[in-house]
Amino acid sequence: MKIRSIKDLALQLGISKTTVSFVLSGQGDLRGVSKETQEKVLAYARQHQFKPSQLGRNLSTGRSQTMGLIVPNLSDPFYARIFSRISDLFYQKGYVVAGVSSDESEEKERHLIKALKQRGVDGLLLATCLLPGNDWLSKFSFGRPVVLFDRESPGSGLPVVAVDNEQGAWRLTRELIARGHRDIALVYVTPWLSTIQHRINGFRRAMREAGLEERLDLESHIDVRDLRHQMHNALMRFCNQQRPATAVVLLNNVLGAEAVYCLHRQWTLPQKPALACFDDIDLFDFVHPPVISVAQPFDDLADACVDTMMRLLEAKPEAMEGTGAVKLIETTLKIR
Amino acid sequence: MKIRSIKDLALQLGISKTTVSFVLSGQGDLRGVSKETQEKVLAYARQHQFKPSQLGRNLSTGRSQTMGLIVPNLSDPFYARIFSRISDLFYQKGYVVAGVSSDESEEKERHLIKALKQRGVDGLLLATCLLPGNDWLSKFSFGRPVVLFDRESPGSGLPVVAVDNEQGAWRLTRELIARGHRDIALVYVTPWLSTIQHRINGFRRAMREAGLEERLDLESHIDVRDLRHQMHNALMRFCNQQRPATAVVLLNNVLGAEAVYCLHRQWTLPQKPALACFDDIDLFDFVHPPVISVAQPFDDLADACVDTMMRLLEAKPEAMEGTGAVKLIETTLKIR
DNA sequence: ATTTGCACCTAAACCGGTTTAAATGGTTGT
DNA sequence: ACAACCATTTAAACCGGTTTAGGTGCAAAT
Repeated sequence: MKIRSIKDLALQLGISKTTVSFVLSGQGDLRGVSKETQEKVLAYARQHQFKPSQLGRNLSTGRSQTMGLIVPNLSDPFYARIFSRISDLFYQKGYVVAGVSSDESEEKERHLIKALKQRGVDGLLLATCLLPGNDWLSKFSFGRPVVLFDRESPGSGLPVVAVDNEQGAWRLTRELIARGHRDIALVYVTPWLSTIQHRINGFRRAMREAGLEERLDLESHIDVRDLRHQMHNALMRFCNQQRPATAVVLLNNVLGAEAVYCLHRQWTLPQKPALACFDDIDLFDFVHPPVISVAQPFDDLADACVDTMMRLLEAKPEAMEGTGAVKLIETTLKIR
Repeated sequence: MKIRSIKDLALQLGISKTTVSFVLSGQGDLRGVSKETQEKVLAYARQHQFKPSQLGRNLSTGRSQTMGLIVPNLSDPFYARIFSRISDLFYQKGYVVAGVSSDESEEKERHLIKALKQRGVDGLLLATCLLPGNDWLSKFSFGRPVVLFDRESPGSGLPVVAVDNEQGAWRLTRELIARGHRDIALVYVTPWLSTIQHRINGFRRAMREAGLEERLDLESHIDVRDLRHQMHNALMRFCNQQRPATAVVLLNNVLGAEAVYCLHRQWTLPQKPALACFDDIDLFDFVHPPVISVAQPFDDLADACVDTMMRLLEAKPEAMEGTGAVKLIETTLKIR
């Protein structure tokens, strides 16, 4: 006879469903089931390769041993790495990660959050792409621990694990200044993201602290959809000022790669500016002169996420102190 | 009063649980619930933001609207892209993907397969890292449709969606031959993977068809764990033969990147061999002379996976014909 | 001989849905 | 007036676990 449920097993062994459940859920000793009975149950289960259905368990315990994870873009190696690490860590703790990409769509993100809630995930790790003005998240009650990572959502009151973007950009800029650069240009995208905002702030602080004036003619906000074209224009513009830029700060890996590409393949001017990039990618190993970069600590970030989540899971629902706190992870300056 | 279940809702509305269930599961018309009642239920549910628990539904229907997806390595952009696409497509069909990386560990893969089965996923998409000799997979009965992709598992009898690796490598090699290369070297890793095997076969066929002899002194099997070092040695060896290699075929993106790196940064010999790589990566945009490559059709592969899975899901369990078939997706030769 | 205590086991309720089989009540046909 | 029929609704069983509250039976204590 095929064993499909705990009931089947109990029937075959001539004992009660309850006892079998106790044993199979690891509460055997706790509930005072005799060693003998426990062994009998375990042996029979093993022999028939029977594993209790997680679905039944989900329903009665209200927990699913599944973690929700939403990233804005899985094709971005940054998020891919984080995803990979987070899901590995949870795997080690007996969770399976239900991970999805919102593809930078607010609507999709909302839909996914609802879908994951409905599926009863035990918690949600979220790198949100909701715009700052959007308070949907603060109103929506997930009913389970939620940890934001990478990107903050001001006013949501949720705990956040993020890279210290401000300090990273500050370090990067300071390094350029230390090398004698005075005319430093800045290129950024999606300035509504908290990450980018902080990086911009870090850049400005470094400039200010060095007594360098802010020059709007050396700043460019680029639209990713027209990346190639706009990057080229921006770089050309920077170099055609009366006091041309001698260095350019790129605020993420996409911009960094594109700038390298642009200088490498399409560049016509004799003088190439130095590049400094927030994010470190393999590509930088291949180009001259070397790109200065700050590397985001993928693994530390992932570890902190998992750590924070586990803490919330173990905490009593009422003892959610520490909620809303921002945990910052340090970057490392990388000089080639 | 907070509405937590269908029962609560029914109670409030003074109608039966059954009727509410019919309406909320979209069977209202089918089961002949009056328009009036349907509207009443829907309005009330909307007003209280009530969505029936997926967990309860899972248990009673035996389906979870969740797809299992296992890839060997999420940090590999190839798998990251596929993952992203597959999960997007399923999202559009109302599924959530529970996706995990086996990190090239057979043990972890087995564990994950079991874990996903226990969680009652409706199907499994699997890029297996089980070694060919390993028949665990064929013995294990998942109980739900399983579709292998990218990597085959001979003898498993499971349907496979894969890139036409043989043809891709053949094209790549033929292109080199057409350009006049006669002394073509080959570098590969993990030759136990079906993908690599096919690529090796494709390479050899192209050589044979061109009447070129196989030269074992121009072949190298590299261990990824010692990539940098071994790649350098291999390339040096190829170029130090009495008839040195004028071109090198690299059988995947990792090898391609490393070869580029090696020639670019550490190369001391005057003559650089041409490179041809199976897999196309952005890096190739940056190097001279251009790398010839075949691009893997990420999206087509993902589409075919989802398509195959949906077919299996809709098929009657007994009508699983077509099982074990291999669907091949064509590569595109990319010349820069 | 009754009580107490302990070790071990179990009936039944519960989690939140779906589904089967049957009931309800009103209209129509004869 | 009665059966047949239809549209609509529902009680109860079921999915596969967990958990509560209580039952055994046996030995030691009173």
